Order: sequence, then C-alpha cells, then structure tokens
Amino acid sequence: MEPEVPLSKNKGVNWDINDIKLPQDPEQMDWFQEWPDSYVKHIYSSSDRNAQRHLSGWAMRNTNNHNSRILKKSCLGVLVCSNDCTAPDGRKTYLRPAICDKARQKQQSKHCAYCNGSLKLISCRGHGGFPVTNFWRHEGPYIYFQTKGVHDHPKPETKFESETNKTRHKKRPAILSNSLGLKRTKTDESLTGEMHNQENQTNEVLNNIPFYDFNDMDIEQSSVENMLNNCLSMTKNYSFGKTSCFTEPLSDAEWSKNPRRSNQYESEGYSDHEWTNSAPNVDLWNEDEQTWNKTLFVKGQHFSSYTQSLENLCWDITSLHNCYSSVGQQNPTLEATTKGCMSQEESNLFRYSPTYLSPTLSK
DNA sequence: GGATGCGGGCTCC
DNA sequence: GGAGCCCGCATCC
Repeated sequence: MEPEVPLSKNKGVNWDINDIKLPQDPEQMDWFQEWPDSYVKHIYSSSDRNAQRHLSGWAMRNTNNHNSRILKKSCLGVLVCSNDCTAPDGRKTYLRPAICDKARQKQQSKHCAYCNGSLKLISCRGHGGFPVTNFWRHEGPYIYFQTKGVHDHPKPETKFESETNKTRHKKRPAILSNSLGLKRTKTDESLTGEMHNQENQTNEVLNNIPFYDFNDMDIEQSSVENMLNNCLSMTKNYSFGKTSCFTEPLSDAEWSKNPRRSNQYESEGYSDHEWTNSAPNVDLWNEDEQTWNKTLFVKGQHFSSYTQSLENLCWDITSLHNCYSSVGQQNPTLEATTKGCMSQEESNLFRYSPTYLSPTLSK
C-alpha cells in the first residue's frame, strides 16, 4: 500500500487522481508547490499559472498514460558530475536534465563546467524502482495534482536556474548585486536566529527579497524577466494576502480568483538536508524554512499569506502585472497606490527595482 | 533548439 | 487492463 499524505485540508482528502468524481468544494486551495515529493496531493486554482503549466522543480517529462484527461509526468532524475566536484561557491553540481531526449543525450556528452569530468545522469527510482510520477488533472475551477513516489536523488537546478545558467554561459558572467547566492548566506544566518517580534520578521522578509542590479548585467531580457519574476513572486506572496486592494477583483480575475491558502504544515519531503542545501541559487531556504514558516503563521496575522514555502515560490509575474495594471487605472501613481493600500514595509518592496517595474506599469 | 503535450504502439505483469 | 517506456509529431517560445 502506498502511503497517502494528503496535503490539502480540504474535505474529502481521500480522493485519487483516477477517481471519476473529484472533490468539488475544497475548503481551500493550495499554494503551488515547486518541489512536490512523496505521496502528496494538491488542489490548485485553475487560474494558477504554474499549475496551468504543470511546472515542477524536478525535471519531469511527459509520459503517456493513455488517458487524455490526466497528464502524467515522470521524473528524469538529476545530472551530476562523475567526479562529485563542487562549484566555486562550494555547492555540488546538480544539473537539470533536459526534457527532450536528444537534448539530454547531448547534455550527457558534455563535460562538467568546473572539473571537466563527465556528467552522469542519476535516474529517479523513487516509486518502486520506477521514476516518481506526477499527475495533473483539470476539472472545472480546479487543477488536481498528485505525486507518487519519493525522489531518491538530489534536487536538480530549477528550470529558471537552468535557463539562467545557459544564458550566463552564452554571455559574460552576470554580476548579481546582493545576488541569490549571497542572500542565501545571509538568509541562513538570519534564520538561525530567533525571531523576536513581528517587526523583525518584517525586516527579515524584506531583507531577503532578492535584489537584482541589472545595470551591471549583460544578459538577455528574458533572463532579467525571469529573475524579476522570481523576486516579485516572493513579494507577491509575502505582501498581498492581507492587502485589501489586491484582493479586489482584477481585470484578468487571475489573481483575485485565486483563493489559495498555504499549507505550511504540509509534509513536504525535505528528506535530505544536503540535497536541499546543495540545490543552487533560488533554493533560498533550507530545513529552517518550516520553522520559519510556522513561526510566521502562528505569530503574525500580517504574515498569514507568507506561509508558503519560499523554496517553492514560483516566478509568475502575470498576476502582479495585472494587479498593477488594474490599480494603475484607478490611481495614477504607484506612490499613491502603495500609500493607499499597503503598509510602509509593503510599499517599500516596490522601490527595490523601480526601473524594472516601470515598463510593466506603463503598459 | 528545446520544452511541452498528444497519441500510437510495444512490453511486462 | 494497468503501468512504464519509446517514439514521432505538432505547437509554442
């Protein structure tokens, strides 16, 4: 018997992705989980862009299950250096396997960027010797997700990281001001300390929002947007849950119709600290995150929207764009808007990268 | 070029 | 029949 760890606090958590009838009235939907592991289930809003795209931090390839209603994906594992070398920043080399078979073969014929050793694909065998499988099913306003198996390998780069690294290799190395790597150290340090009060928590959150100084970077716009998305996604998930103006219906209705709630007590499979710590860049949070999330959830009503695992934060900026577009129509200036519906801390978030927010806001 | 989704077909149990 | 896998094709970015 496979263990079942229902994540949703919804009624009828005993559903299975193959059920003819799935729960139609979940009490709450889940935040998108970037690193689903073990035998978990989620119910996402059909407006969740990441769920729509069936995204995952794991490298998942499409698998035909001869059921057009249920999309099945199986894990490709992770690409490692045969010399088990470490990157200059001390982290292990865990590359994201290409989804395309040809690309993956080509990828394996390449050499490690750090030691020139060969690259070795560690297959996922976490589901009874077979790869972990993810299932996606769209039903009405919900997207049902189920995963079977426990990943028995380190986390690969996220799709975002993989794309960024590719871009970085094409162009000259990008310089990140307060880069994610640096932030990681700072984050780790900050998280080891006790959070004394909500104000401290606020500051910590703000300090840990990645700040990209694109002025020093010579990278493609798409990568800039990716990074910005990541940054703003963190911002979005942190600051908007209790902010009234952002819960108003928006033109696209994408953001507002997304009554997702976090499930910070969900049993995410952080089974191996080394793996988690080794995952590069965006993997900002490690085992402390759950304590962190729990603390925020319990202590800070203000932070009730921030119980989403930061590690699992997605990089979907569309909702924010729409929100701003909507708000912008009502109020001519961002400043006025932020003063009107955000706390000082929240409004400060949008001064972090004003240059790169502006083009979007002006749309 | 690569990611993604779909579907035919094969093998194994 | 279910599950896993391979392959080709189409579409999108």
